[in-house]
Amino acid sequence: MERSTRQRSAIRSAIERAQRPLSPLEVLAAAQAEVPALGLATVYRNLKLLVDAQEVAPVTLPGDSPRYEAAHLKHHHHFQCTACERVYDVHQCPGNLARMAPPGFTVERHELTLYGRCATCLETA
Amino acid sequence: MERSTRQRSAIRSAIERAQRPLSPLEVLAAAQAEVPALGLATVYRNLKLLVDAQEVAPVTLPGDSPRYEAAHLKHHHHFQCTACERVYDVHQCPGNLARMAPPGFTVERHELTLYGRCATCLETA
DNA sequence: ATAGATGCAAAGAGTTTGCATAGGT
DNA sequence: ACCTATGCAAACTCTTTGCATCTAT
Repeated sequence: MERSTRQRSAIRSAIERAQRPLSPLEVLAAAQAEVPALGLATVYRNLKLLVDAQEVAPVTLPGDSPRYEAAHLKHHHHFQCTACERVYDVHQCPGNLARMAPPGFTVERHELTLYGRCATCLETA
Repeated sequence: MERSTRQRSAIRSAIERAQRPLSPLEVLAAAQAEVPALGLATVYRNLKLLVDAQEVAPVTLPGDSPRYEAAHLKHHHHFQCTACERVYDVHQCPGNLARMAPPGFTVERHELTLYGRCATCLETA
């Protein structure tokens, strides 16, 4: 990642602006507002570079392909709407999960995903 | 799912026998011991039917495609060892997670995965 | 001028579907 | 005999890669 290109800036700022993790296609759509000719392969290549550079963090939800968000956010979890499939950040954390592990195990980190309906989908229904 | 076929029995019993969740390819390999000509498409079709019939439950770990296990196990979570990658069941649950969702959202279910070192790997180290 | 970055299209990997046929009832 | 379930292959989706071209340095 040696050069500063219009495409890379557009991808970076699309992720920065988003209030939630974006899928590669969502990144493409958002960044094309700035660079219409942007290709999906470029999005994938830059996501990989930005993750390696720790500017962007991959969000891996159970059974779903990765989404991407800014890496500077502190510890949080995710909520996925079962209707529209969008993913939202959840800033609370149940904490103290270490004691849930079987005896003799140590817990380093955890992932929690809530599933349900988001406010938008509940209003529409 | 109206008929009882050799293929379906082989798939069902492969999952019943396994001590861990199996990927579609692992199901295929295990069931081909019984029905060598079994095709992967039949595995996918039957996994879908068995999940719908609640005989089999999909196990979705973050960043991994679904695996399948017998459905008779009750609500539980998973612990994945970061050293040996094995997955263990965790029978406790933090509960009361609904209040973590943003206002106006409803929570239907949740998935929790703990990551750390299992007792076996800690002893070896 | 050089070589990294891009866009397109083709190639892979995993999953689903169309269709003719086998086989459970 | 009927019609579900199967096997094969093609189609589909998502992601990666090859290659010619563009462009930041």
